[in-house]
Amino acid sequence: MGRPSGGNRKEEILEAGLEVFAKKGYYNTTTAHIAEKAGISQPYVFRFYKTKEELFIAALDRAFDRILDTFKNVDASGEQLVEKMIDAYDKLSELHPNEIALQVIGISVTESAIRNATQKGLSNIRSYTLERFRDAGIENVEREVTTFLARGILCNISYFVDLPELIDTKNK
Amino acid sequence: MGRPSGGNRKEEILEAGLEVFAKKGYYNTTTAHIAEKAGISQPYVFRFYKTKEELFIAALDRAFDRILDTFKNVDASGEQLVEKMIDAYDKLSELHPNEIALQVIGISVTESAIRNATQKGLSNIRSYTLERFRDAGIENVEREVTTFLARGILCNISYFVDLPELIDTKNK
DNA sequence: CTTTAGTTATTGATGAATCAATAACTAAAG
DNA sequence: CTTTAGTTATTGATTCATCAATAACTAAAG
Repeated sequence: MGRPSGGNRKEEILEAGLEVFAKKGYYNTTTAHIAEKAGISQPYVFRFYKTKEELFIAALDRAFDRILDTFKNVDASGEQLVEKMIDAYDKLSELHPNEIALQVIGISVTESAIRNATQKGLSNIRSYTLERFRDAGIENVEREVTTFLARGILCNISYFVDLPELIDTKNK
Repeated sequence: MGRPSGGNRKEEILEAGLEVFAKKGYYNTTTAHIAEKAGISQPYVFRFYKTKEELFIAALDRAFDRILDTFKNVDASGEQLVEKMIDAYDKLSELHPNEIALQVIGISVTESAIRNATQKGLSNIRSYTLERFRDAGIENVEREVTTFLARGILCNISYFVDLPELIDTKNK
């Protein structure tokens, strides 16, 4: 046919991929599923992303980038920092649940390029958090950062596997 | 051909499955890989486990059962409980790393029977931990249990994605 | 304006590979 | 011979990825 597009096809595909990957996981998502969600044909996906893997990594990068940006936009110091960061993450999770799911999925994908992206993403988040906690003068930084990240990831998992009992109730 | 076995084939297959699944993940593991590891032919696997999924669930159940057993064998009260439980888990992780990996893998497998097994496994661990913490008279139980589980899972992830920097160094 | 040449957007068809699962068979033990 | 333990051969389904064809648009030429 012709050119019904108009918008940014590449972006549309990324968005579609994000949705489908988040729901079905990496391996159970076919390029046909993504194409369908994006309203295009399956082979056309490959005009924009050389491989399914490349598309997944693009989506995963977006997820990690947004977390980092969210933390960077937290403007608080000292005592309030941790609380504000948790609030920011909670808001992000509500606004972009698919990106949260993608993080969880990335962890157990064994393809090496994806593994690398996951390592880099997690590593960056830890580094940045450590820096902020340190600057805020928090005691016992390393341990506090680990606990902070651990609780965050457990939240993601609790959401992804649909097991809300996994986290304590009065945690907003 | 004949009957080279002698031992418990079903158990051997489970063990082989545990190893291969832990290393390659659920979807990248083929029944041929498992068969090879177990030293038998690919179709023979199906004599003992109706489906690949059934075999994975058997392996996953074993992993969760062992964690629960490990915690049940922790004999400590009050102040020492948490410390002892962490020690026990550390030991378990060293002794059965494949089972730790399997836990992580189970989380992002979307097949519903596997999802159910994962939910049940995590849920049981939380319930039991909660009970123990409560009996030990720990303050703010819910929150402490969440943190305990969160840190444990982050350890698993850190091991599985090979990113040791993810956890604080002087932990163990 | 209106051809015409060229480009961009998109699809249908399909190849090659992989895999779980089944069926049919064989050989040893008792 | 018949049960047990195991194999080889095979299949049907799926899926990523390629490619040739085509529809729709743009811009230059007359």
